[in-house]
Amino acid sequence: MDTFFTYTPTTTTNTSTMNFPSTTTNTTTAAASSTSSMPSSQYYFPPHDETQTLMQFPYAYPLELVQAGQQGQEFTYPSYPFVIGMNSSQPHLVSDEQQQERRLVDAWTTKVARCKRKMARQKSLCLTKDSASWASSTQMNTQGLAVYDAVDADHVQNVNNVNEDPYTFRTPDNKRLRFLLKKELKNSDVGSLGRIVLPKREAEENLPILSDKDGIQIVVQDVYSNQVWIMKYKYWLNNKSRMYVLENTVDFVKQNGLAIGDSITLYEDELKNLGQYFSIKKVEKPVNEPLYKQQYTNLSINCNNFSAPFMHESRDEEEASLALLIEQLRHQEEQDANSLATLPIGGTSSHSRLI
DNA sequence: CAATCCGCATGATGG
DNA sequence: ACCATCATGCGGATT
Repeated sequence: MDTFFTYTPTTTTNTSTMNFPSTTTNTTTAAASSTSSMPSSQYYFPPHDETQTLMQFPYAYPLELVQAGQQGQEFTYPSYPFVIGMNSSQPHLVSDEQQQERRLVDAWTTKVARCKRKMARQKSLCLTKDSASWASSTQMNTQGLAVYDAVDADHVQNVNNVNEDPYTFRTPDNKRLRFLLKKELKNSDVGSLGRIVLPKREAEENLPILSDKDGIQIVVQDVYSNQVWIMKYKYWLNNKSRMYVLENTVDFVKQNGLAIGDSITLYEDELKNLGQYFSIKKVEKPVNEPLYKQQYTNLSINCNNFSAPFMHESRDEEEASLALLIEQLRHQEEQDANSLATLPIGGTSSHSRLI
């Protein structure tokens, strides 16, 4: 088992690369009670794998779960696949306040739930899509982009019961989101053209009805951070039909390191006038590329682009922290290589990381 | 005038 | 064979 570190607030508040949820008031009390007997500061921060950027909100796993599990056992809490003893880098302890925030031990937590979602995902291949319409929303900026695989299963499960609450996806700060559509990115989606073609039927059923070819502007926010992008949702004429596209996606693709095979998913929130969210599901990267190199790629963002108010760290500070981080990652990778070589289990350490 | 953007056309694919 | 979808090509417009 990895060692644990004391959480030091100043080390995280001074960096914009740790975008924690802005609110702590909506924590799930039922979930909290299930872990209330745990000692203070006994949360385990899973390390980041090759597709995880440190800019994203890092989940904490209840230490109780981690210590009770066997090496090689798989967790999902609430959305990060995590295998004991198979992840690299160091865990961290969190403050009491952050513990409270992370006591969201809901259905995502257990392996049972994970298996359930896998089964539902497989069922999705032969199910028709949700007929719930976006049309009830009149606000143009109420949907979010997200890239989150597991929520698809919940979306599909709701197909069987239209009366069921469609807002099944919970963000770390407990916002409730509804799945709208998912797109696996192609070469032309991640190229320099800065546009992403959306699936027509899902777009027409779940996104706002476009009255003209100019389309509408939308603002999307990362489910797990506060980072936002401004895009345009519009259509092109194609024969007698339409092609629906998202435009101004260059920065979105670059900063998230999106590549062919990655996926994005659109969400809306239940209030329909507040939330713009997204997160990312990335495909597995080749293991031969050094970890620190992959993470550096993700962290090399262009700060000249749209910058939200919460991102107040200067570029120099960020680059300095990046350099330090790279060095730490390089050192950690060496350690991991040594420790992984001695693991008794033969499972794979590769996971699709949900950002 | 070159680079980029924009929007339609075209072809591959699958039902 | 026909049709719908969609990835991408490509030419005109704009910067």
